[in-house]
Amino acid sequence: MTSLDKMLGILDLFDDDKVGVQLEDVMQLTRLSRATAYRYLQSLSKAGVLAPATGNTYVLGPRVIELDRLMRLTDPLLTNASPVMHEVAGALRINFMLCSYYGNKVMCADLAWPDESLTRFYERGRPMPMFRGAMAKVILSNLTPYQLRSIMLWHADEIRAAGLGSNWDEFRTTMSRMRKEGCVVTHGEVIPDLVGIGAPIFDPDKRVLGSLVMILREETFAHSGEELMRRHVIDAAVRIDAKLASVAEKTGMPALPARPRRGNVLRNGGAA
Amino acid sequence: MTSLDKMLGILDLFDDDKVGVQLEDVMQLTRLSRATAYRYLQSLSKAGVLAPATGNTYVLGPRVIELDRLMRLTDPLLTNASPVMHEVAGALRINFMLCSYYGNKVMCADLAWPDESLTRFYERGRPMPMFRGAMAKVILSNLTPYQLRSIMLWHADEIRAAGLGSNWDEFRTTMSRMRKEGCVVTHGEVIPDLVGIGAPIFDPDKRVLGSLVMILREETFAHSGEELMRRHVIDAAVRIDAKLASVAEKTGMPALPARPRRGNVLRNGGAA
DNA sequence: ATCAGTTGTCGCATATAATGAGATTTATAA
DNA sequence: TTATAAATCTCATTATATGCGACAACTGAT
Repeated sequence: MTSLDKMLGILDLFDDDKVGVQLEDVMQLTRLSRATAYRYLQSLSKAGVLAPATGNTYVLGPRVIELDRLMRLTDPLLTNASPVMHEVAGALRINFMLCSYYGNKVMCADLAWPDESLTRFYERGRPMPMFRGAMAKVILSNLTPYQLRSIMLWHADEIRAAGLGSNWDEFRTTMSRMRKEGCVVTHGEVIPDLVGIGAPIFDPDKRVLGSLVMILREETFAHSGEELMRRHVIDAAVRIDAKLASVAEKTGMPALPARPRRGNVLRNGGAA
Repeated sequence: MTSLDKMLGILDLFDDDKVGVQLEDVMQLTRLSRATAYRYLQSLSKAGVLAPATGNTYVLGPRVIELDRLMRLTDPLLTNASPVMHEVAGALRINFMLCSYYGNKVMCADLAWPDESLTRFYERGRPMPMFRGAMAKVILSNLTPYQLRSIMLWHADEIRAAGLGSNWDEFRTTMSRMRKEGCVVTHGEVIPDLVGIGAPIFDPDKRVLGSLVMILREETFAHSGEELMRRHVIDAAVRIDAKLASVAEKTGMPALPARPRRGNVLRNGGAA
C-alpha cells in the first residue's frame, strides 16, 4: 500500500454516522506518526477535499460539491435520460429510477417519484447491489463477454448466491437470455414487495451506460399487466438511446463524454 | 510539492469543458513518467474518485457522488436551513440562496427559486466570490478577529479592490459596522441589476455557518421597501439559528457536526 | 472466436522524497 | 492579554516513490 492509497484511505473513514475525522482516526488507520497524519490531512485540505473544522476535526470539503456539480452537468445519463424519465413517470404516475454504471459499482443517478405512497428508499448517490435487482441485472447482462468473464473470476461466490449461475457457462447463458429479453423483471430482490422492471440504456456505440427502472408494488404490477409495463420501460429506454445518438451526431462523436469501464480487472479484482 | 499534492492536482484538470483526463494530461501536469502517471490514476480509481472510461480517459468516479450525498445528509445548514428558506421563499414569491462557508470558500449550498422570471444564475456547488456580494460579506463580517486578520494578511489587495478597506484598521471597522447592521445589502456586485440581502446563520456557539440571501431585481427591491425586506431575511435567519440550537439541545451538543474553520492561515495563505 | 495493436501493469535498481522526533509557531478560550 | 492545545516546521535518516523496459490485459477488426 502506497502513501497515496493511505491518504485516500482517509475518505473511507467517513460514513453516515461519522461526519468528521480526527487526527487520532487517521493515525490509527495509517499507523503513521502525528506529523505525517497532519501532512495527509493538509494535502487533502489544500485540495479542498477536506476542510478543517472546529473541535480538531476535518470534514468533507467544498471540492466534493464542486466535483459533484461537474458530474451532474456532464453526465450524459443525467442530461439526456432524466428529462425523459421524469416525463414518462409523470404521465404514468409510476416511480422510476435511473442507474449509472461505474465499472465496479451500480449507483442511483436520479429518481422520478410521482407516487408518494411509496417511501423513497432510494436516493442519488446510494450504491446499489451489483448482482441483485433489475437495475443491476439489466446492466450486467449487457456487458461484453470479456467484462463478464472477469466479473465471474472475482465474484463467483456472489454470482452463485444470487442464482445467476454456478460456473462460467451457466452465468454466460443466464446473462445472454436476460439480454435477449430486452428487459429484466425482478421481485423483491432489493426491497420486499417491490417489483423492478429494468431496461438498458446504450451509448451510440452500443455500450451499456446504465439502466432505467420502473418500481411498483406487487399488487400494482399484477393489475397493470406485465407486457404493457415492459413496453413502457423499453420504449422510454429506446427514446433515451435515440436522444443520446442524436446528441452524439450533432456534436460530432468525440465530444460525447467517454463512459466508465472496468480497469485492468483480471489483475486488480475490479477494485478500480 | 509532494507526490500527494501532485496526485490530487489531477482533480484540477477537470472543469466544465473537460470531463475526462488522459494519461498525457497527467504526464504533462506532473512531469512524471508514464508508469507513475498510471500509478496516480490507479490510486484515484481504486478509491473511486476517478473511473476508467472508454477512449483511454479517466472520468470522475462514483465516490464523488457518494461523498456528496454524505455531505447533503449531514450538512447542518442544508438539513436545518433549507426547509425554512423554501417556506419563506414560497410565501413571499421571492428567490433565496443558501451559502455555506468552508474556511476558504463561500459556496452556494441550496436555492429556492419561486420567481422563475429571473434566470437561475446560481446553482449548488458553484463557488462564490469571497469579497463581493451579500452572501460573502455577511459571512466575512462575522468571522472572528483572528480569522479576519489572517485573511487581511493574505488578501489585502483583493480587499482593497472590493472597497472593504486599505489597511487593517479600515477593514476591521468596515466588518464591524456590517456585523452590527445584522444584514448586508449589495447592489449588482455579483450580477448586474440584482440586489442581495444577506443575513448570517450561526451555530449554537455563535460561530457563523453561512448565510441566507434574498435575491431580487433593483426594481422589485425599490417597490418592496428595504426595511421590510431586511426584516424578512433577518427573521428567517433567526428562525434557522433557533432550529439549529434546538437540534443541538436535543441531540446533546457534540452530535452537531463540527463546522469548517480556516487552517493554519498565517502560514499557508488560506489555501486550506 | 482469434489475433494484431494499443493501453495498462509489474519487477527491480536507484535516488529522491517521505518519514518521525521534537522544537516552534499558530489558534482558541478564558 | 495570557495559557493551553493544535498544527506546522526542521532536519537527519532511510523507507519508498520513481523510471525503465518487459509483459500482460484489453479492444476491435478480421
